[in-house]
Amino acid sequence: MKRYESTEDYLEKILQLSDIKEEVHAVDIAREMSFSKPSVSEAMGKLKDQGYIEIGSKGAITLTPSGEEIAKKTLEKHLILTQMLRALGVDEETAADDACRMEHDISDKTWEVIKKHYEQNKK
Amino acid sequence: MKRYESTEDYLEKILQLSDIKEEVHAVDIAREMSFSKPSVSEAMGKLKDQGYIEIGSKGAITLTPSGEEIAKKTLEKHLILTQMLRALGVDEETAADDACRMEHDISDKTWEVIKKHYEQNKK
DNA sequence: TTATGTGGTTAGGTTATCCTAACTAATGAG
DNA sequence: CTCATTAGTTAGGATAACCTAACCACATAA
Repeated sequence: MKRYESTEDYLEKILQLSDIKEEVHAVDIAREMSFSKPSVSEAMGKLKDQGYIEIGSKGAITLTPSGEEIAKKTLEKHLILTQMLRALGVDEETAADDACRMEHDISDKTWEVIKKHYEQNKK
Repeated sequence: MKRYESTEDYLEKILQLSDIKEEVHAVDIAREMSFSKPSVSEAMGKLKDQGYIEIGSKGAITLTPSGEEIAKKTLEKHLILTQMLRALGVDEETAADDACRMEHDISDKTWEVIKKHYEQNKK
């Protein structure tokens, strides 16, 4: 089944938040991403149905292994793409914005190649 | 106003078709893009309302200057991105597929930088 | 205890893109 | 002339991802 942009963005954000906060709640995501509470609530329901997250009785959100895998891969793409664009001379903000959109478009096959290339060039 | 992926894809396809065919019709686009006729018909109505195309009395579709500008820019992105991925070692089909998605997400600012970089590396 | 704020859900709505089924209008074959 | 094919439209529907308004359940402060 196809995965959607918003799925990856939400999972990535949950991963980022769980690094800074003890517990991640739907409101935190809504605030961070500038979405309404109901939008996030609905999205979390779907992520849960798909087995990417678990929601505790008090609303604490945690990534399942499959969710974490997607989150990590997406975040990695985001960071590396941003750095690559920065290296080419794109300004910080534009680089991050473009990377955030491009990260969803790159197939695993292509990603492996880009990543290898990036790692070699870093040395 | 924001421009959408589908807009760029349709305009790009119209440009490509007008290079091979005398006249471009909605059915041609439907066949090429594997969309239903009504989908294309509706989309063409919107492109026309937005001033990107004109539709002759017998259904011949032509790009307006503003439509052609977008089409050319999108096609250029598509071709260059594909070649860049190919150069990195990505196979033909994957490169084209990924380029087709990425082409919509790259800002003008970033595009200028990538393009310049590409042109320099070509020499 | 009452009022306030916080986290979350429910109900209903919008927009962009796609779809199928069924229609009209024009054309060309027999 | 009639029938089939082709191009295009109309009507109605689906889905993803957003939204606002209004609600409920708590907890806490005055």
